[in-house]
Amino acid sequence: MPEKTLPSSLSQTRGRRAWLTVVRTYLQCDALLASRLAAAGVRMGEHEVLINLARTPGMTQQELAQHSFSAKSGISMLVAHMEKMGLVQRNPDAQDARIKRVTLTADGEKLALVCVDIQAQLALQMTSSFSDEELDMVERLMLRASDALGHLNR
Amino acid sequence: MPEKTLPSSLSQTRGRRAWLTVVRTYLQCDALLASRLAAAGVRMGEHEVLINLARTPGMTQQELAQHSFSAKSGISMLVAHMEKMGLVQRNPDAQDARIKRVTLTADGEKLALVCVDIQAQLALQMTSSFSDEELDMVERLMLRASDALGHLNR
DNA sequence: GGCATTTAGTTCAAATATGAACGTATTATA
DNA sequence: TATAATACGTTCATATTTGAACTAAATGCC
Repeated sequence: MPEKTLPSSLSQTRGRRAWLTVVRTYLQCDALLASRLAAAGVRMGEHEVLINLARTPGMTQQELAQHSFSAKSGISMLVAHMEKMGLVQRNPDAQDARIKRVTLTADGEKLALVCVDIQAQLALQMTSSFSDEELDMVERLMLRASDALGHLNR
Repeated sequence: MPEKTLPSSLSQTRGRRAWLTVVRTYLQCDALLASRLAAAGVRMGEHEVLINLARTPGMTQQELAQHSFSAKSGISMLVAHMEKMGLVQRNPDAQDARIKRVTLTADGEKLALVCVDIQAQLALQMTSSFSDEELDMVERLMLRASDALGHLNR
């Protein structure tokens, strides 16, 4: 009996259309963020580290890598560089000698505030026409999508 | 008279929170897409070109660069490579000799269908719990955000 | 305790991506 | 029609990012 194959070539489904809109908006926003950060002398990778450490001081490099979806080798080099620049400090963990806990220096804190502001202002401009209910809706829907992804094998 | 400064350090605004959820979901999805494409022997850049040409045959390299938010130099090299692989063809435009119009070969079409399927299936899995109304909502909200970004100076 | 397995971080070579300079073609303007 | 300005594509040097191999430390298990 012949397998009933999906009409795969007609895949402009609602879900795909919706998601492609998300992708385009994300890329557009990302480009703008990069350009504003560059104007402040900060690169995207540094921004990510600064933002993360501002929220959660003492993160390990592993955690930083996971949160910024980048390779741990990159984080290793990036954080080393940021330490040379005097933005962060790496201290060995008391319990586990493998771990290096990363924290912001005073200069790092200052720059992190700049990053947070740039990010927050961009988000604000982008969503200025959104009601609180719409913002919550976006958050809830994206969390559901994220959960669905998390439950996938591969 | 002292300027009334915004409470910028308390920037965990609703808009920022919502947008960060979008970002995380996007990155998560992107990583999964990359891994599935890799399993099919396709890299992200190639995927982007294939998808675009499947939808709009005869795009110029400039257009491809804009649609995939990457540098035109990269597209130039990538498309040249894909031409060597027999996936695309570059023909000079009849009206404008500067332009090269890119189209898929038969092999390219086949591979593009695979890419479309992978993308569509991922979008489907991610949004399986969404109602049609919710999908439309996502699309409309993201379009509004995108518009807002488009109207920004820099 | 001893040994295999896992984890954090580093290093380095290779893959990717970018920007600036260039050649060529087109369009605008004087 | 000249000539300046703009646009498309290529090249190349230079970031940036990644994955694999490695060291050192911790954990699991016998």
